[in-house]
Amino acid sequence: MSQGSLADRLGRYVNLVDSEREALAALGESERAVSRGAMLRPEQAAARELYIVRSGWLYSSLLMADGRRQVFSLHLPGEFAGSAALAFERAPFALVAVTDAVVAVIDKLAIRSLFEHQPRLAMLLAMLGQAERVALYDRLASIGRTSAKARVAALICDILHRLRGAGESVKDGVPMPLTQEEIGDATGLTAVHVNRMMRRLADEGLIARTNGRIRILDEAGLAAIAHHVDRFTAVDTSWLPPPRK
Amino acid sequence: MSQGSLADRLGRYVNLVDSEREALAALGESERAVSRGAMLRPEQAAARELYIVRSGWLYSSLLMADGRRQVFSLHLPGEFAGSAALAFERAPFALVAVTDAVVAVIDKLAIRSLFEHQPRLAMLLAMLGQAERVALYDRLASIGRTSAKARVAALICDILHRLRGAGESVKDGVPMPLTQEEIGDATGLTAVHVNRMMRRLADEGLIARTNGRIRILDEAGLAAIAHHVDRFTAVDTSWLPPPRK
DNA sequence: CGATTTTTTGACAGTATTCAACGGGGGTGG
DNA sequence: CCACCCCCGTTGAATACTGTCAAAAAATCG
Repeated sequence: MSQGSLADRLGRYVNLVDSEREALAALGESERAVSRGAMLRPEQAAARELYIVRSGWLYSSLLMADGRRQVFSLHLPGEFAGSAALAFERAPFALVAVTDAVVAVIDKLAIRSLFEHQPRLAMLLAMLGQAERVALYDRLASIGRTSAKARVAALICDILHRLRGAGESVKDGVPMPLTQEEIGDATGLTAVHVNRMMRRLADEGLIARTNGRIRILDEAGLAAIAHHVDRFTAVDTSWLPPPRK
Repeated sequence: MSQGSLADRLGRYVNLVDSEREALAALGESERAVSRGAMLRPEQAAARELYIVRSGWLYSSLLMADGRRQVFSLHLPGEFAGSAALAFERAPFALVAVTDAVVAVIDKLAIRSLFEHQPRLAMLLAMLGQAERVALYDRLASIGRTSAKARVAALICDILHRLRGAGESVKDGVPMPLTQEEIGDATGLTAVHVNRMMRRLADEGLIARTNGRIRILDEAGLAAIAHHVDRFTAVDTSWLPPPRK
């Protein structure tokens, strides 16, 4: 079982039985490297596969007709990317590498075989998809209903929680490889205004910025400004069907 | 097969075989009526079931700490509502009836049995979940990256397309049971500003408003203002596994 | 080290919100 | 049946917030 495989990803939520491990091992994942700024998959590209991030960061985004761009979600190490491929023939958005990155490539047909032979894993996959949707709801509420300062704070809080949840040390802050322009695309702001808001968060003693990292000086204060709701996001795996032997 | 059942919903995408029909019929859906303004399921309520709208409109929303509200999605007749229940023990948002409504109630355990015995239907369900996620992406881009006028126009376009897709006649316009305050909650605007934008759309000859309905006078113009992308949203059912007999 | 990108700052314009007031319509209770 | 009231829609004026434009400093890349 290689690091950052589908087995890893699913094994984080349930204890896999041998037959499930074998089924996952048989899927034949491959690996692909993407360099910073490159597109792993452009919008409208054929969507025959989905990905799990092994290292580096990616984001999914859409370029609008007037040249504006919206970044939908960040994909940090250990997370899925491009799972909308499951439903569509062509990718509805682009996948771009924030930093040099490596992803595990999973063929859609492999997912189909999981649905056919491993109902427990298939259902877990469906659940994770729903969980991602709920995360989007929080983004929507942040962008639709809070101030610029709150949105920037919320993005930082989100990254902090996800890295911590993945077991990464955030003692000396979180990395911030996104440019302020990209942060703007993710929060629905202009790069200039992102700059002002970050400066203000720093002036108010909530964060400190040092070459490519953000140290969180007052996590509670930052969460309050962000209107961050620490919803109980753990997916409920208690009622999954039994594993198939 | 009652109107607006799960079999109806799934049958819109694939031709169900007999065994699948039987399996769906055995799920034992019940029905529930909700009156205008009532909550079908409050935030944090136990999430043991999901719904299909039979008649009327619902929306899912979240109330923030400062009293502001964000409406995430409308649920029109024939659509799912509350499917996030699949992943969580408690509802991450509230389900509220816009008009008097009737929903089909589907127990989560029924969904589990689909995953165990009807892999094709389970996978279709997962696909529909992904499709809803992509619809959210478009909402996010609209709210994050377009003007107030565009957002209101986009909401109207969205409703128009969905009703038309459901086979409803939109010749003399679409119903608009949402208050301007609710439209604001859905678009991230204040009720006052929604009013101004609707007035402007009317003044510019794009729409006409008559007691509870909106007639679309210039659909192409409205779509242009909304930055509406008529993405090819049809889910790709071509590679689903074969039905289980 | 030179070129390019990113960050930073200021001044100004434009957009959306807030506050306030008024009219209309539908439902409720007398 | 009518009066009342509350909610909703509408409008104006003042304010606050965010975007735009421009330019320079700092950082990064090759």
